[in-house]
Amino acid sequence: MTRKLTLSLDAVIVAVTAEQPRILTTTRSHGHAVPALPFGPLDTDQDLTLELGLRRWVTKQTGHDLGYVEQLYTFGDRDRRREARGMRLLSVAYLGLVKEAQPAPGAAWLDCYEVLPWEDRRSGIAAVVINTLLPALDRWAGRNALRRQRVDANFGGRRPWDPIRVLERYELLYEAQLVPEYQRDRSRKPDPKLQSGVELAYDHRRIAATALGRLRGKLKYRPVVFELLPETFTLFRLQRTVEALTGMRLHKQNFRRLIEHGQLVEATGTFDRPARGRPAELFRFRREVVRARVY
Amino acid sequence: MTRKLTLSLDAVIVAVTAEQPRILTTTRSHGHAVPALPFGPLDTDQDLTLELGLRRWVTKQTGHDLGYVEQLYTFGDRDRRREARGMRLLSVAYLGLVKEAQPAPGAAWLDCYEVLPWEDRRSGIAAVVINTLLPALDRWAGRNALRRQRVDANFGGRRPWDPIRVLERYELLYEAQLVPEYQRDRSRKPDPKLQSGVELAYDHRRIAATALGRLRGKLKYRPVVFELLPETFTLFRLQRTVEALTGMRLHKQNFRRLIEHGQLVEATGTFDRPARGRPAELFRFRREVVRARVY
DNA sequence: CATTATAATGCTCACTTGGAGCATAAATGG
DNA sequence: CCATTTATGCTCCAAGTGAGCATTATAATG
Repeated sequence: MTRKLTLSLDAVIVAVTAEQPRILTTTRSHGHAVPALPFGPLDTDQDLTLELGLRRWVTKQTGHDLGYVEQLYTFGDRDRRREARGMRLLSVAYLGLVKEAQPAPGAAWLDCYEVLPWEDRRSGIAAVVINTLLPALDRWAGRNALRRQRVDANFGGRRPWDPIRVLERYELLYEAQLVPEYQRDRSRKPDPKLQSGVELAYDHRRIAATALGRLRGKLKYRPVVFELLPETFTLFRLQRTVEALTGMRLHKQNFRRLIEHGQLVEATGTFDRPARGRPAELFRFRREVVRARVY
Repeated sequence: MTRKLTLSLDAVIVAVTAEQPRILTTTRSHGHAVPALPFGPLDTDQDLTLELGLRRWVTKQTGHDLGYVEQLYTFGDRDRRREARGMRLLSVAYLGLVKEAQPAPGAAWLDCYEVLPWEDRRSGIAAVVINTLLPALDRWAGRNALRRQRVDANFGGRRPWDPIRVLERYELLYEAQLVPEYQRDRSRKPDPKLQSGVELAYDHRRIAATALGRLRGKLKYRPVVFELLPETFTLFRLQRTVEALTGMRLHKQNFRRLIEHGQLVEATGTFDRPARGRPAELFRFRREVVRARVY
């Protein structure tokens, strides 16, 4: 007899507040101490498409209306932890972007870089990388040339840091047993000294890594940042938002050059009211231009 | 009562023979006259992962061992055509690359550019585009500025041809009712004068378009071409294979420059035996280099 | 009113990348 | 030797990218 198939739609809902990318997590609806990504079922009768199903339950459960939505990946590994007997669970993960980080009942915004601390390089390489991860990776690699190269390609200083490779870095840390998930997946106790970053339930940290990597990749060739910003914004805020997502600082003048060249924004004539300093002009995203260009 | 969920693993299996990219299709196992992509079920008891499930039934049904495999997309729209009453069908589509286009029992290799003729620009813009598609798209756009821009961005000469946007182009043609699927999805008769390209069953042409776009994108930053080539090959054959996939001609000297710079191949010292002309040296893919770099 | 913090802006420079062209060498069959 | 085919070497140009220097604009603060 074959197991019954069940489907869950997992959502990585991202917002950027106070120059920090955040993801929506929930601590309800499952018996674990660690936070989990929100997920919901597909209504096989009502939901015409998977995306509509996702939008439906996200709106219902969190009160957020998703703007940009993108399918990430479908996870279907047989997995004792989440599956009941006689059941096979399939998760279709989605990335969703929302404009504001309003609090949601039963849910909480969690800083991306608490989950994946090694991904934030805006103020240099994080302390945890230098003090904990790099030495541990070095020990793990030992004399194994292949391992050394992998560490070097993902975390090393030889090749330039690639913000896209979020998932590769997470998987390397997983293999090197530097995230508690490795031991948890094997029903063992993790070494508390070596673990870094906030743990998520199930394989949700992996999904979050997939999401961040995809989002960083998209930024380069599709104007998705604007989904995370209010109607009007200063160019500097735009830059800070991009920096928050890529985890890297950008050269201001070059960023402006890029924006002007792309012709994606237009000045509104109104100005910001900062606490001090020169007021910055507010800009608006020219949605019409993109519609014609992208579709 | 909710519908029962069923899962099918759809495979776009690509090979390149005689400088033509081909996909594996089958005419068995469904009652339609048009060819379909091969698909198989997930064994919810045995298959540990979706990818292993795919590899299992592809090997069993077609005799091909898949080399490179990549998940493409999960399709879950409610769809009367493929679904029986009380059932909801989910398709997880995969891209698989194989080295040789050996004949398989019950299956046939179909030229990619018979399915998506507008995607081959190796000998200039295809006749069907100039004679049929562009005039029809022009009529469809009419005075609608948004439509005009979309046509221009995808097929027009203003912006340079982007080989990646296979799916966008297919979807534009679908909306413009220039592929028979549009009418078929609405149980109407298509206009035979306007249709171009070989039709596939269900939404399989859309899946094929997704696959080709993804493959073209991957080519640029991952050495996946080698999965389609024999153990040793001439640099010119390598170039021809890339050209076949991207649908564009490449500058020979620049291509060599790129290959040498990447250090992905090494000379074997043996040479090709061509019918006439200077023999070309055979090269080998340096798999070790990539392993360390990519993972 | 000068100072200071903040942001916007103009400009240069070096370097890399990618596209395109010109020319030549090598090898082989006829 | 010639035609054919492939391999190679080299140059040029345009566009893009990363980084730095200097200056101006604006408003709050003392």
